[in-house]
Amino acid sequence: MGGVAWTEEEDQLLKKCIERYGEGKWHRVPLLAGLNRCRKSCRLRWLNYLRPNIKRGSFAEDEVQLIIKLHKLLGNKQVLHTYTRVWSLIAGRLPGRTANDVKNYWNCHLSKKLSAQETEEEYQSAVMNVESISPKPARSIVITQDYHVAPNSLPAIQESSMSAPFDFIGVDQQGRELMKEEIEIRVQEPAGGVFIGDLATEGHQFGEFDEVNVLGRSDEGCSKWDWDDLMLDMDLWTDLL
DNA sequence: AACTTATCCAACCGCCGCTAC
DNA sequence: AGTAGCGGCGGTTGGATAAGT
Repeated sequence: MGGVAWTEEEDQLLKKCIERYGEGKWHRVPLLAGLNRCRKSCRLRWLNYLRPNIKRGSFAEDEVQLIIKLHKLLGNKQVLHTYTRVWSLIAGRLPGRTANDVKNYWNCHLSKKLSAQETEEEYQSAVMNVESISPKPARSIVITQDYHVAPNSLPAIQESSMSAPFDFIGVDQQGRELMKEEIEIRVQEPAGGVFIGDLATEGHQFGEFDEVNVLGRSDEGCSKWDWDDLMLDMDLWTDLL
């Protein structure tokens, strides 16, 4: 294992401690339970292994599909600014599954599978491009670096003769097309928050449904992560998928 | 049967945001 | 305003086990 494995005796001590004192106050758990483990180990052991109703075994097909969809939605860390909880959010949609389970499954199975798929698609796409090369270079777009200085202004877009065109993945409020790189940068702007990755491609703007709840904070100072509201938003998101 | 390689997953680590003081 | 302590997270590690040779 990655560290010292928990014994059956330790599990029982931890379980009894949690049943008696409840979850939380993890810094006191090692003392109360009489365990020679740190607070983090105790918490992790409980959440990932000892907690009731934890589902074991392989993931069902519908679970896998949901993981893929939600990861596509949330996978870009910049989408939720710095307050990202991708795996726990996904796990929250999968009853009985822990964030660690989902993360491990993604790392072991899906990331390789999907990257292989993407590589294959890119290869096929490249073959198609080569086969359809015209004598005249394709027109494409170059973004200048201006937007780093002026976050709310649109970058200057120039035509160029580069042979590898960018793909547009969204449009802004004025209906102007945006490229992936630009969207990521604009999402990073604290007050900007105009677009949210893939949602932009679905035609939804970040502010259309409560930006405060999704980000977990606002300019007015929402300082507490409101889980219930987030789950409500997740329901809305799921409906969009 | 013995050895090597690949896969799985529990556990650890470092970092971050929040809260209380 | 600064800071220490805490809970919580994602990324990574490495031992156990399965599969392959």
